[in-house]
Amino acid sequence: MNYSVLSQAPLFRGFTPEEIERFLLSVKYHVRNYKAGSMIAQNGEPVNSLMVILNGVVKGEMVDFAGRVIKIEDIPAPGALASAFIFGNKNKFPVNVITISDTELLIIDKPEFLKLLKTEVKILVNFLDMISNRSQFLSEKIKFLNFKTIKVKLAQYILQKAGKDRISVTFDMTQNDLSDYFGVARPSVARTLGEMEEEGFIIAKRKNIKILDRKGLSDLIFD
Amino acid sequence: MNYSVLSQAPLFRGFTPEEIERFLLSVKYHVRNYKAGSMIAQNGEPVNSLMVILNGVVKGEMVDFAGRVIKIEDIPAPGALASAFIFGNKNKFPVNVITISDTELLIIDKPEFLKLLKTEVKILVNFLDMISNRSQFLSEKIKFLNFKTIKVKLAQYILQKAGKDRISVTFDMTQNDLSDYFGVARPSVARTLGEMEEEGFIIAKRKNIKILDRKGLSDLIFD
DNA sequence: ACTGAATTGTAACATTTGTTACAATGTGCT
DNA sequence: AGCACATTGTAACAAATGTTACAATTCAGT
Repeated sequence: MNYSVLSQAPLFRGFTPEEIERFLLSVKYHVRNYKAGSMIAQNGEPVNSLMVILNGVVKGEMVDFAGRVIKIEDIPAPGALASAFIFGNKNKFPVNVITISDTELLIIDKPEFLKLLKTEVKILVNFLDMISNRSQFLSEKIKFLNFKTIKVKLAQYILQKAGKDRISVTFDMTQNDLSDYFGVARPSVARTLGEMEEEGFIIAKRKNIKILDRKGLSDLIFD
Repeated sequence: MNYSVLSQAPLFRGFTPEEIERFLLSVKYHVRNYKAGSMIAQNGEPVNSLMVILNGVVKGEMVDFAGRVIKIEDIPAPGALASAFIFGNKNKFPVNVITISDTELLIIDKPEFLKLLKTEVKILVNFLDMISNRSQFLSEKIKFLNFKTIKVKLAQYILQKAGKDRISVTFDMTQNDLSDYFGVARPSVARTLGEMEEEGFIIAKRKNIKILDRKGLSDLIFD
């Protein structure tokens, strides 16, 4: 077990690998391995353990009734899975969880995890922070998904990626992934990028975006 | 102070009014009153206290850059405000919070609240449940907002309101509120209800919906 | 019952996005 | 270099939703 990885995990923030090792001696847990592309959990399955990614990257995606997919997020090690669904009333996965790369999970069943929370206040506070952050992420996501045309989503995405200074941006997703992320159709992304280029806001060459009119872009968002 | 109201609050679930009174003696708090329609907090304002509604109803709504509004939810007493934003990294209101009726709030500042959480494990677990439920609500909301046409949203809304048996449903919102809730335009709601009537799924007379074809409605959702 | 305001129904038209299909370009491998 | 495959660009058309405007109906208060 790699305790130094765990000391980077939000749940164990502020603890040394030695302390974490001690914690894990006092609770039952197990470790499980998944190949890239396998499904760790399906939408609706019960959540009855804490799962921390020791190694690898997973993604969460929603599937609607017509089979369309929206990627919600990627979670790399040492993040936790479905931490906001261990407590509360509906202990079910809200998404499909699929490994992107080969993945190793630390699994602590709920009763054991509760013991840990009771004995270590600092872990409890860390956990509070984690699920609060989760809500905050979702809240942000709702804002992103709900409002706004594709053009505005792209403008926001580009500006956010560009930060204060950068004049050019490289997408780290394909248009296909982007369209999943936005919950729109792939050609719509391409078309919209084309329009934004025509309108002089950017120059778009595949994944490379050069920002020509930063003010114009933010006006798109704020009008 | 009405301790029996507080004993209904999720945070104090499982405690008697007497116990709650004792807790509140040990922390600093204050109570504040708002008239109906006043804004308790604005999107982006810092969250630095726990706020429990003692009396009244508030709503949270998001405003996009074009000024359009989406109602996120109503919170009646004895719910809590922004509980998922007390901890975590971004302690800011994600929505505007506006009173629907005259409202009375119990306010406990964060450091005092932390003391309370540390001393009473049961309150802490209650709080964990609350913010977990919050995530779960948002997760559901995302599913609702993100996928689906207006017709499917309405079908889902109607069926959910109808439960297992009811053959007729009465909306408790105006079409205008509904359109806010769905994040769509009001005439689109009316049009879609009209279409659903034409297609024989329902009979819609203003707020009164009679379900004619339950299976058809759920097929809409699940196709 | 009357009146003004709110709610609902409806229509015409504009805009956005989806769908499908295919061509063009890039990428990785041998 | 050449080939298979993924990615991107684009176009034509369909579907969904928005926008605006106005009429019909209901509601609340007098």
